[in-house]
Amino acid sequence: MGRKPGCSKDGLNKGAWTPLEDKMLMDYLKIHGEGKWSNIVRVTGLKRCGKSCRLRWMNYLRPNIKRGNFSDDEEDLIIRLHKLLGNRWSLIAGRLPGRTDNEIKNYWHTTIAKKAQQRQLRGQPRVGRKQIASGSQNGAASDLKNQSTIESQCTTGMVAATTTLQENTAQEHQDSIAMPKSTNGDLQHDMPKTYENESSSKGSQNGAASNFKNQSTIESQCTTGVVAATPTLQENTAQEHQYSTIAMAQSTSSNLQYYIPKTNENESSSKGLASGEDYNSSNIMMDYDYMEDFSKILDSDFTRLSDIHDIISTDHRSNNTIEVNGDHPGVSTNGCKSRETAEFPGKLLDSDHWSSNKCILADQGFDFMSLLSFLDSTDDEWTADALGTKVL
DNA sequence: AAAATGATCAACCGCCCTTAG
DNA sequence: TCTAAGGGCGGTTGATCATTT
Repeated sequence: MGRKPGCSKDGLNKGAWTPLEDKMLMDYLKIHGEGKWSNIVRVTGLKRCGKSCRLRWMNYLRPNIKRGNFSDDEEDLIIRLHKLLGNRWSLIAGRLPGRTDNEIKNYWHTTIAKKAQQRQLRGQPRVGRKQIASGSQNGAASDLKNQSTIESQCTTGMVAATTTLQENTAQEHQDSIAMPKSTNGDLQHDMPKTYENESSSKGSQNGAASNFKNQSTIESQCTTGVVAATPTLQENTAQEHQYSTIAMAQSTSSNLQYYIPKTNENESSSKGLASGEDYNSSNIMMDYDYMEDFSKILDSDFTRLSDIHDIISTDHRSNNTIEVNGDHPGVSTNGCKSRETAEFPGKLLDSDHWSSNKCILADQGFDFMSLLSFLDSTDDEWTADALGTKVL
């Protein structure tokens, strides 16, 4: 299959964008919206290939793009998500409102990797935390893999996403969140740094960066095998919640749980908290070793996670279930009964396996599905699910 | 003050997947 | 079923700015 080179047409501009080019692109997008990037050249006469236009839009011209330094919370989230997802920058970016994959990628390769390297050279792992020898499960080559100093501690497989939104005004939160996709394009935006706002483009946290008050963390606790999403949403209005990126359902399902296969009970139980260490959920991160299988799951195509459900169901049928919070029902594989009422969203019903039986345990597959949607969905999809605005 | 070096990040490259004809 | 085009993504480059010597 032949493939046309992306942007090799003669006569097309390359390099930094000019204000005029940006204006032409935005004028086009105001009218036509995103997509059909290759039409831009034809319609506007802009001498840029479609790919270049898309990149410019996605990384700089889009509304709500956050500029300025990464906060500690953001950095922490990047590290944790990278541990889970590897170099899947677009996925990681999807969990950081206003940040682009390119920006996160650059940040990783510069700041975080540098810190990791320095820490490794010093040979000083952070107190109370286990240094991880290998980073990403991603097959993609990365010399950062073995430099990862992402802390690891626990032993369980419990991943909790805790969002604490405190004392944010509605406007603050609005600024700090990913807004729903706009089709017609409200193209108000911070000017790109390339040619404007130079004075504020470096160093200081201009604009929305300081508004990142969602102290979103993905925390991990040990020993069970439950992935829990526990939101702490304080003093926020419903409107704020609506766009909260990582915030999980607040009231309807306050403790979402995701069952994951337990590979080796002894192994799992042997990785408890180090003696004498405080158990502080805010300080505990995911156990990378234990999470190996889980990371493989995340490294795979999310739509093929029915395999995982097979494992889970098998465990239940054999009474060898990962049981968390003590309450799990028996499993019937014949249709939907009692608690087996949840359905996967249609996008995960591709496989024959699921199409034959859309019923899953309400407190298993659904919750596991919630993790998938957390990692794979757009912000508005996820928050809609979490808020119960979509029937599941 | 100038050169060398380092850091940052916007943009490009090339591969892959999906979709339409 | 095949092919070409569109679009998305991760890796890499190179220009620019900051810092050090």
